[in-house]
Order: sequence, then C-alpha cells, then structure tokens
Amino acid sequence: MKRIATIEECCPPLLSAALDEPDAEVLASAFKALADPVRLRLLSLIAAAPEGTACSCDLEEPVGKSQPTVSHHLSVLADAGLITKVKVGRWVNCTVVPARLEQLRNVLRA
Amino acid sequence: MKRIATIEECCPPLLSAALDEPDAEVLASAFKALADPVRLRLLSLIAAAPEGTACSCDLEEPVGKSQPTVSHHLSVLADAGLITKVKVGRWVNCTVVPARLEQLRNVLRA
DNA sequence: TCAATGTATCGACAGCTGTCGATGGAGTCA
DNA sequence: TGACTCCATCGACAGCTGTCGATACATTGA
Repeated sequence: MKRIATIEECCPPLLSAALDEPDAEVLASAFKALADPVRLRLLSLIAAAPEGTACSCDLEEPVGKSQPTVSHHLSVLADAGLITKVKVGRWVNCTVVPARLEQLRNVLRA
Repeated sequence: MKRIATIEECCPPLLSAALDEPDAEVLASAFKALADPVRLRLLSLIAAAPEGTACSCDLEEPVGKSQPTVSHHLSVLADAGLITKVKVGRWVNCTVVPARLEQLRNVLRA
C-alpha cells in the first residue's frame, strides 16, 4: 500500500508540452498498472459486478490465476489508485475509481 | 515493425463489460507502450517539435539516452501505432498519431 | 569511389515482473 | 477455544525489458 502517484498535480496533456523526467516517471507508473492483461480483466470484472464491487475471492476463478497472483494484481491496481480495497469482515471489497481513469484520459487528450 | 494491434476492432470501454482474454492482451500491449518514462518523453518531444515532426537524431540528447536505446523506444511506439516513422534521405521523421491516443482514451471512458 | 553521418541490429547484462506453492495472520462461527 | 475461510507475504524462479557498446547497413556528398 504505497502512496498514489498524483497525476492530477503533475501532468498536463501529453501532447501539449514536453514532459520533464519526474512527471514522466509518475505518468509511466500509472500506465504500467494498465499494461497487464490480467489487471485489465480484473478491472472490467469489478466494474461489471453488482454495485461495481467485487470480492477478491470471486475474481480468482474468472481470471484463472492463483490467489497470491490475484492479490498481487489487486494491490498494484490499488497502489495506482484505480481501485479501492475495503476490508469487510473476512473478505475484501474492491471497487473501481472512475475518476482515476478520467485523469488518465485527460493526459491522453490531444 | 510488427503489426499494429487493432484496438478499434476489439475493445469496448473498459468498464462497460468484462473483457475476454484476447482483447485484454491487445489492450495491455497498447498500454505497455505508454508505460515507460522515456517513451512518454519522446512522445511529448515529438509532439512539441515544429510541425509535430522530429528527427530521431534530435531526440537522443533531450532524453539523455544512447542512440540504440532511442531507436528501440521509437520502434516500440511505432509498433503500437502511436507514431509514424518516415525515412527521408538519411534520417527518419517521427510524427505522433493523435487518432491512436483517442482510441485509447475511448477505452478508458467510464 | 571513399569518407561521413543517421539508423537499425546484435549480443550481453542487470533489473524488473508475473507467477506459484507454502506459510502465517486475521476474522467468523460454532 | 478451535476449526475454517479469506487474504497478504515470503521465497523462488523464469521470462521480459531497458540499456549500452560494437557493428553493419544505407544514404549523402565530395
């Protein structure tokens, strides 16, 4: 659970001006979270779940990965601010953060 | 110079429905091209250049990487369809493809 | 033709990353 | 308390990736 890279504070649209190195690092780490097929499927599965929230245990079978692997990917998504993880009783509820996707969309704006 | 992944033919907005594995692979490879700070800087440098076009040789110094490394990254960007490379005489003109960024934006649409 | 220049490719290497089994912690329920 | 379940972490390993020096190719211009 590291800090969330603060894209909204750093990065103008990609094509509007030359990025400096620190901004490029922050942006790249955000896109890294989206650069894996398993994580993309997890994102869409969570979004498609009832109320946009899914339990981690219900995601292992659809993506066909082991429990540690799913846990790892969910942590990456959470660190990137793309989902939130809320512990409820003995399981964890994952919810997508649409605002975060919107921030990334703005960076790609022409 | 591999083929360009055809996002426009495959991928609905990420949050609209569960992605199947092949679509997730194509999408992930597209975001992989954006998941490196050097490549992001190259993209913005090219976009900021006069007429939106830059020679490869003018990019090495700003990003502070060797010629083979810059060549490698430019190939990755071109394979992802994010830039075009046109050989003119003894150098290569690189130009961003805004439509490609727009496609990726649509995938991130909420 | 020959030298100079811009690119691409090759080989190599370190570092990162995705993956899993094993293990341990935390919470629930009887 | 004790059994059970969900989850995170650890250790390990293979594969990918970014990087560079060396080299080869292609184009230009003398």
